[in-house]
Amino acid sequence: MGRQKIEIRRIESDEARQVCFSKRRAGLFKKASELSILCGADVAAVVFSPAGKAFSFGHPSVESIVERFLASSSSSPGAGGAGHSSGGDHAVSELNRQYGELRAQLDAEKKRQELADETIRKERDARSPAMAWIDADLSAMGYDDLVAFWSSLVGVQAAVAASADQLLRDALGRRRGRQPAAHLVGGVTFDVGAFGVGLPPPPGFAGVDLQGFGGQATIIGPSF
Amino acid sequence: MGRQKIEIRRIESDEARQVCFSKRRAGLFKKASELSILCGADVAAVVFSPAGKAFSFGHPSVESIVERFLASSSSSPGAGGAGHSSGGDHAVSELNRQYGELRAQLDAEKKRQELADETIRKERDARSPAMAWIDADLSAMGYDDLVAFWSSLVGVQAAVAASADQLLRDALGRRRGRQPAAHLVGGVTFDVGAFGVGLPPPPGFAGVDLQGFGGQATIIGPSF
DNA sequence: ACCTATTTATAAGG
DNA sequence: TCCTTATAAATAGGT
Repeated sequence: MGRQKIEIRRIESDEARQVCFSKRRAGLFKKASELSILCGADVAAVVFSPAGKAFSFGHPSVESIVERFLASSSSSPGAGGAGHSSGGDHAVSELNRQYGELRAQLDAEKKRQELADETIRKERDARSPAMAWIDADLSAMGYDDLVAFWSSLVGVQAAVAASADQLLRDALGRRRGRQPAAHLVGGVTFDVGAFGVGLPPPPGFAGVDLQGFGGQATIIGPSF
Repeated sequence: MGRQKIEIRRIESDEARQVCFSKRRAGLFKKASELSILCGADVAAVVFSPAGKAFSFGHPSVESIVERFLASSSSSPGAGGAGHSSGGDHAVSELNRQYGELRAQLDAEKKRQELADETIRKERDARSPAMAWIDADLSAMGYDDLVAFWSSLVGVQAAVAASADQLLRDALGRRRGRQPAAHLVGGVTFDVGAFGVGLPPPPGFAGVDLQGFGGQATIIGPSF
């Protein structure tokens, strides 16, 4: 809950751990207090710092809660628990262990889920522009769209041509400082170098004013 | 922490109080758990519902914490709460209930996870051929790849040209049975009708034997 | 210890 | 009780 999300795992830095302990201990006690007041529940919370110092909150008092808890747990244990092991008990601690284990697993699953969702989201985004016109149904395109599509293809070809040409020249030994290599970037832009390969329009396009491509050619699809 | 700010005072509505109790009890235990994990602290929290039902969280166990607390309480600074009370018990069944709940949740998560993975897989597959060359790094392509790419572009342009031409002719009233409309399908194949638009190769491509396109033009990308 | 950008926890409402 | 949404709180990092 802060500038950056953190995993719920032991904080390695001694200092950070200490700071976090202080903050969260206060937060825990505040939550406990609010619960007791808002719902009229009896609540007790006891915390031992890593150094062994004890802190507690109790409503009406830790002792009274503990007493009641111990009395009722004699015939039927309490609920939830977390991971570790240590001093203790038996049947209940085992249940607690399993509970904590499950909780951990659940957290892990959720994390994986988040990653998966994130991946899907990104995948969708990446797919967006380029796929849009690759998947585009030409039969559904209007004339203007087709013209735009056409010109974008000219741009792509220019890039390919430039790249191939460069490759040829390099191969022939006449290397003249290879340009920053043409390639596609996020927004689907080609670096076509200095080439302005003007391809003649097909039959029906005679006279159409195609977008020109010289230095930077940005592909403009039908409708995105 | 919600739609509206609330005062920290006893909630009058029985139902609202019960709902709040459930939510905040869960929240408290989660906080306790995080504190224990993040800071390696030993934490215990015991809550008695207004009805007297007991709930608890303990790391490593409520008992061990209580024992330590009582033993050191003689000199440790216990923080106090306000005033309320209640009475009763119940427990193991609660733990079991929570356990089962968690397991159910875990199963649900796993199912969701599977769905997500499935989605990603499909997304990847769909993306495969077309995206492959759209995303292709021209600078990384070899000459042969570029040639293939070039020819595939010629095919695309042919399709676009055909489609546009058809549209023009239709618009001019000379409709002669619109062909099954050119469009891209899964495998990235164009139905270019009867057009064999041969675009002249760019500079460096003079003499290269480009793949011909007549009826069915299948786009062949660099390496998929 | 104090400051915020963010992440969480939740109050309401169905 | 569970889900969703709009907000209030808690708090991670930094100063």
